[in-house]
Amino acid sequence: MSTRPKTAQRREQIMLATLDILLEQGVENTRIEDICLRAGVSVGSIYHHFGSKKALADALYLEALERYLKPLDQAVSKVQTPPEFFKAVVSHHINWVRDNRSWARYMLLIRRHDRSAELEEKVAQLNGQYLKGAFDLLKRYADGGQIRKLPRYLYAPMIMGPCQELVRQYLENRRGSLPDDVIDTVADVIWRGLKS
Amino acid sequence: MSTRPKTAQRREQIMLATLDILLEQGVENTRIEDICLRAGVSVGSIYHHFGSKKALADALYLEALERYLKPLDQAVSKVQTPPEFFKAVVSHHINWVRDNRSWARYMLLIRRHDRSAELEEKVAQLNGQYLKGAFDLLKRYADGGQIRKLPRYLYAPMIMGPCQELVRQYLENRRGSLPDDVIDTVADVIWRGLKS
DNA sequence: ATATTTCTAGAATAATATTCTATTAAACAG
DNA sequence: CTGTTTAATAGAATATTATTCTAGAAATAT
Repeated sequence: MSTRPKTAQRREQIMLATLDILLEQGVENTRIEDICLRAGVSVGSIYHHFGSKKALADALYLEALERYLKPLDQAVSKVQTPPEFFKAVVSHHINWVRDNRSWARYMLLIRRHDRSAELEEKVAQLNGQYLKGAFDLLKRYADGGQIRKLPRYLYAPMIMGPCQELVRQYLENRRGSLPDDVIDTVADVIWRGLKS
Repeated sequence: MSTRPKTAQRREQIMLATLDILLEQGVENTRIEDICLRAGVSVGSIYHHFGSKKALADALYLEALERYLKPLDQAVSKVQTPPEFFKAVVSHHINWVRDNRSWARYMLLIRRHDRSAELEEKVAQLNGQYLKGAFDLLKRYADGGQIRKLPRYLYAPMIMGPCQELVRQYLENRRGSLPDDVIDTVADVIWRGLKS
């Protein structure tokens, strides 16, 4: 990692241009040269900073993931009761997608596309780091009898699954907008499903 | 569409080999030549039948989708009550993924990867055709007060979202297996969440 | 000020998708 | 059957695109 300020700038300049153009044209239809044109940068520079087209796409994914996870962790840390917890998670998810449409669309676009082992590892690391608080809280609720006790691996699907699927529709079918009250509705359905 | 039996055979031979190798190596890392080698077929032949690498990947996706949707529609058509409905859907989803691991993995792999307009249209057509029965049933339940009345676009996320997320974990993290009772658990959580 | 490292540009190369041409096999008409 | 037409195959030729390489410019350190 360089310490030069210009370096970080250049990386960001390239990443943002790439985000834009990948969303416009799709991954397959975007050539390195297209990125150069859009970013106003030479091939050499891109390869110097990222090493390959795929590594660039990966860097973009990690950036998006961290931008999503960091505030989620914060939101969860302020929560007391289970209904508040579900509301906080759903609310963060939906609002984040609304406020970060490009990053969110990119995460969907790229999601399962040939992830390398290195990427997998970094993703797991970030998830572990930022989701620990949420899982601890769920365990406490379950132990305290406030929510149903389920196998640990079922919580994420039951809570995040609906959110994921909803924003997928929103982002893909360009449904005009998500009304604010879906947040309460979704959180409430999840809460009813999981309360003991 | 040719009427020759050999043609269908060849297409299938190419498609199955492609499915295999794409899952093994990922889309980006698989060259047309790799497919030729695996399928025992020449480049010319592949291009004759499919036209491009992307069109081949698309054909594979549509095949998978139809294999998934057809039995789902059948399962739903036999259902009476809401709890039965949720059970039928969850059960089909999870069992189908278990029994069609490769197709399921492929659907995840390729899911959002640069879908062309033509593909989108065919996907929408298939979804409409096979999911109509399920949506009609949900509407009937909602009108009859048996389940909560939600905006139509929320039903799929609340029901399929958890299933999707669960099998995604299963297929990616190669969790050993999904115990049979998760089906009942998941269906029950969904039912509790949605009952009125 | 000079040396060293990082960064940039763009041409050269390598990898890969696609097209083209010739040939072979299958369906069909008489 | 036999000639004719259409579909399918193979593999070489071409085109496209990712990646590497080389030389030099800019930034930083000594």
